[in-house]
Amino acid sequence: MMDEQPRLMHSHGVGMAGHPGLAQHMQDGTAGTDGEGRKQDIGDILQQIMTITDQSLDEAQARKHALNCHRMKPALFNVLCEIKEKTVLSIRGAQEEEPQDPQLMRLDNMLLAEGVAGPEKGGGSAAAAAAAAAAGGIGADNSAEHSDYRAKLSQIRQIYHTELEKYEQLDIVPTGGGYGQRQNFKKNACNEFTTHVMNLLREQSRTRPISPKEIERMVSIIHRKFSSIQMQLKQSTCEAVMILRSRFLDARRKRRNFNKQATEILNEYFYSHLSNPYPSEEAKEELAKKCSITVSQVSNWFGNKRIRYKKNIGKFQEEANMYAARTAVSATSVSAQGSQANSPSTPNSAGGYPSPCYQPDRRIQ
DNA sequence: GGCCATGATTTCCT
DNA sequence: AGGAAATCATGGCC
Repeated sequence: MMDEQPRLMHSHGVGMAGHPGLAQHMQDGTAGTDGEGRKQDIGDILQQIMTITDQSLDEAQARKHALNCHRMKPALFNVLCEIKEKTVLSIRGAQEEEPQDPQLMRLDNMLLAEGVAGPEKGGGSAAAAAAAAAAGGIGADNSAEHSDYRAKLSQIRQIYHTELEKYEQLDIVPTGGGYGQRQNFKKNACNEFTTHVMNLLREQSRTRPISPKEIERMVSIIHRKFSSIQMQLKQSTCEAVMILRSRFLDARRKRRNFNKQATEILNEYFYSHLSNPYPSEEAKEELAKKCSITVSQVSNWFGNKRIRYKKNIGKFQEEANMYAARTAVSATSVSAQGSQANSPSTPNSAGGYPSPCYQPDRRIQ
């Protein structure tokens, strides 16, 4: 962006010797006598301008000063103004407002949904939990992996915010003659750079014509540039979140056996409800609580258990008998429990495995 | 390293 | 929406 200026100088500057306006200016001075000398002067000046960037800083400074004091400077300045006026029109055309980028909105929405953008911690992690739950259907209450996920997410969040702040642009409008509220600017890369460029342009405006409008334009160019940096930041943050998320999902896929106690509780329920091993939502919740696992894990377990039991009843016979005996014992100790039509006492009985009570009702054919 | 048990996921069905 | 069945992927044992 910054190289636009020199380029502008270049393309117009080279042709300048032949510029009609320049010729006119050249004749404005003393009658044609030393026209040759002036041409020479102009050539010198242009040459000097063109090569000023090759100089060391001090040299360039000195040369700038010299040029400023050159007798042809006002003329040159006028020419520059003229050229400016002509080109500015074409520049205007290219300056239409770009519509709010839908891509950017998408990124913003996603970051918001993931709890990276938006309000502080509380809302953030809640959103994260919601997102995770939505992604996996797992209760939000779960365990080490989940908190690990949240920790990583908040790390991303923090980095995102510190980075974002650097490139954030508070609306700095160069008011009137000055850009006075400098002390109010948040100190960040964008604003510092903007201020720097504005100062530079102001200073340059002594040598070449720069309207406030142009400074504004430059500022908006810079802002656009910084916006695109922000966009990149948002994009890579999104990517990071996605990666984290998929890792989290993978981690969840890693199976860990339930502890013995949980398995016993589940088996106990299963075999004592063999006739209808479909715990209600409430029963699932209770089991989940007792086993300190989630409701969907309970559902998974019963799903797996039913199908595997059905597939190979023989294999589970021993297990069935064991739990049946157990519940039988507890049932007798409570005595007055026979009320239920078909659960606790019946399952085991005499060796018959399809467990008399496991009626193939429901969907099990 | 193969093998089975087992929790999780996917697909299809009702 | 919830379940059956198939499938995936890992834990853990030999």
